[in-house]
Amino acid sequence: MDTLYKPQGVEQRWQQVWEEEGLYAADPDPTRESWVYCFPPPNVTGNLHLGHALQISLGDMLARWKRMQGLNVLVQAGYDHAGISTQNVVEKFLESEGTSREELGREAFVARVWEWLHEYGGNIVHQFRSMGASMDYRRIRFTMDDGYVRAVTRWFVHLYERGWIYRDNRIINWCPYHQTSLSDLELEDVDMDDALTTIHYPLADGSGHVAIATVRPATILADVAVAVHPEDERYRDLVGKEVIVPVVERRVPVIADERVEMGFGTGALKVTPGHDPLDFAIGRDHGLPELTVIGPDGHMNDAAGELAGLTQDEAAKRVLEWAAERGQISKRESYRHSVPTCERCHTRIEPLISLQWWCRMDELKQPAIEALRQRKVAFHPESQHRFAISSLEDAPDWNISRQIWWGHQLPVWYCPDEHVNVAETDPDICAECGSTELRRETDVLDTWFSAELWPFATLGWPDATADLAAFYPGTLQTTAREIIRLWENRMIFAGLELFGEVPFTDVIIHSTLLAPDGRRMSKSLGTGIDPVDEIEKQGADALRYGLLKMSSTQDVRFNTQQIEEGRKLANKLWNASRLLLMAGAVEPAARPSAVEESWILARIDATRAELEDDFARFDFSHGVERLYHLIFDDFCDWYLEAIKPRLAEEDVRATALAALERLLKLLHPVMPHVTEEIWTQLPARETRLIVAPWPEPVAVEGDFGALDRAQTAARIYRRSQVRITLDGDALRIFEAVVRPSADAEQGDVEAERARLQKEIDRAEKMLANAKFVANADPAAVEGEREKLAQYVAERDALG
RNA sequence: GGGCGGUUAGCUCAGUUGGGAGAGCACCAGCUCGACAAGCUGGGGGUCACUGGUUCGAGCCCAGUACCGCCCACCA
Repeated sequence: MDTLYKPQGVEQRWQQVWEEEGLYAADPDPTRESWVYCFPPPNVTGNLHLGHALQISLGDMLARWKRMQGLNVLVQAGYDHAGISTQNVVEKFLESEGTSREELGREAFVARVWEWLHEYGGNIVHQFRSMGASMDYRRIRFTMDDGYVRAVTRWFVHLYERGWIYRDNRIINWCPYHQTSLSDLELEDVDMDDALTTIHYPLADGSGHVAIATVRPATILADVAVAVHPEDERYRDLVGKEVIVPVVERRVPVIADERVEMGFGTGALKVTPGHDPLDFAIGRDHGLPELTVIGPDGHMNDAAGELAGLTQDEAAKRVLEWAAERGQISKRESYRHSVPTCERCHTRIEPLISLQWWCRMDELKQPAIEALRQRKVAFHPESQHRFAISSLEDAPDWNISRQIWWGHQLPVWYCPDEHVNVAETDPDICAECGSTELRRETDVLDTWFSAELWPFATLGWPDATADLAAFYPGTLQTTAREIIRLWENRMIFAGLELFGEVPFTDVIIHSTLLAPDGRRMSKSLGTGIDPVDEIEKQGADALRYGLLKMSSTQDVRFNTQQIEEGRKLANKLWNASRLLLMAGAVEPAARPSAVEESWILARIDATRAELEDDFARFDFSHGVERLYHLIFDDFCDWYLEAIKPRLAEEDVRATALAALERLLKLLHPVMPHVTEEIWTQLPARETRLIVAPWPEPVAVEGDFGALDRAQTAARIYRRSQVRITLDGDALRIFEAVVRPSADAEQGDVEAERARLQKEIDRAEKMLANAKFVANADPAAVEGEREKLAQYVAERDALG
């Protein structure tokens, strides 16, 4: 009879039972230590992708392990409102309905986003359930919940009162499509072909010209200087003179600044503070005017005079024609370079000067840097810890305002005289002039400004709740490398600023899963793989196993082989339990009566200790590999085969079930469903496995030398054949195997003898090496001596 | 340009203090004995990217080269 473990119905049933019985629930409990894993809140419009699945696999594995160890485990789940991203999704939806954001107006649009979310959003939490994620589903939070809005407001006001939030006209990344500013971290660089044109700027004194290379001729209209490197001898004499900007024929100075790259183009840079970040910085340092000729729509603005209203391409053409007519173009070449684009819509970013809200970072980040240096938070692996520190050190002031409609509106009000009022609740009058005509700031906050409050806003902050007392600070974070600067670092400084404590102690930076062909996984490349497909095909347990196995390196090509391996493991264990249960169920109890029974208990014990070490070091792939070999090789292939002849004995079955019970516990964090399913079928199981205690060591004593020798002998004499020919108890089998049997083939023995002789030669050579004996670790030398003795003994035993 | 990581069996990857090249899958052969749409047992298969160096000894340490990937900065 063929039997295949079918995870589909089983997994769903257990997910439901665990949740309904409240086994995922975490409530404040002063008698137990808390252990908290905040799952990064995914975009509310999203679906589960492999990165999420991987994070669940490792975070939930640790959570289940800690729960079995008796800790009060909270796995916090929820959604992020994901400002621009969500606005995008809903706008596309509106487009398909023949309407648009602009047509609806702000208020109606935001209402539609909420409607849309109620109907289509939130799918991902259902998918979390299908992975067996042991989240406390009662506590699902959304970053736009009423309570969360209060938290964001409180945080903004707090920072403002500290003097760390300010409003300033500075150059920002402007997305002409979304009509909003973006932080540097929301950009994506794309290689593009441009034309690099060299244009002559005549010297005002008529003594010649300066040649300047540009890819954006339209911005010439906003040039306010020409800059050269102070050590560039070609231009040394020109510094301090004036040149005439083409088209607008404005006289501007030649200045020296070491940020100019001597090797690029002609070595002379046209300075356009209004439309380039580097030029902006140079301009501010040299006190230059900031002219703007491009508007928020990406077209030329009124300041562009005759060119107003034109696209940049059209304007560029006109500028080049102007210069060509006067013989001021010396070179035009094609040029491939990377340009920043909006990561959401891939529109080319327009650097513009704009009045925005900023968060000052210098003081805010210092305690976080210090905490990281002291390893109050540890990033794993170590290389990412260094990265986290350096990226905090380098963090510039943060543009936190966005000109979109979906998000947390800034708690800022202006009176007709533009006095700024910042308050937690809507003010009635301007604090400065008493005006009652207040209008609220229309900008919303960067999504990450609210996300950084996640570890405590989910627990009720700003109220002093029992949850907050019990579960803050938390324990674990899992994340992808590129999120460290966006989120983890910010949660750390927010937590330190508000509580004086870091929000978690460990951050696991998980591997990046690549498509099977080694390319980055993405929907647009068609290389995306849906984890839900794998759950349906092979089961959540198999997926968890496979992903943990793949989690060891920084980048790994996703492959279904390792998931298949997990499926086989579940099936194997399922069938092993059937063997024992069909032989007759008895109360599990370790009563070893033969050496292999002591041996398997000792093996499980040893593996248990190694596993704890693996898990504690977040070495998941070795942990699951260990479990695989323990179950397949040791338990099934050796132990169960050995006791088959004695399965009629009650003690034998009781011991085997006791061993199985321990295996189930060890495997449960990795493969929760199949283990719980088998556990339930064992006699007299009153607790669920999910909350069963993690096994204590049993410290089995025994001399397992006979088994080791049997393994060696089995290599020579094909142990399965030996087993078949023998009856009686397993101990006799092993003894029999150790002795060469009559039907052993001479060739096999010779091959083994040759193998041993090679080992002996190697060991003898090393021990004859005086430098080795003198310099090597004494333990290593002694180890070699022991190995030599063992090999010699084995060779001699062959006769 | 800066940072991080990779290059080991046909494939995907292990290899934790330098001291006998490994796993899973795939492939070949035998077995099928009380669970296993399979299972068990055995087997073939590797110049550990390359070049130098340190060492009694290097997949592992050092220097460099090549290729691949990711992150960041950006030379207008």
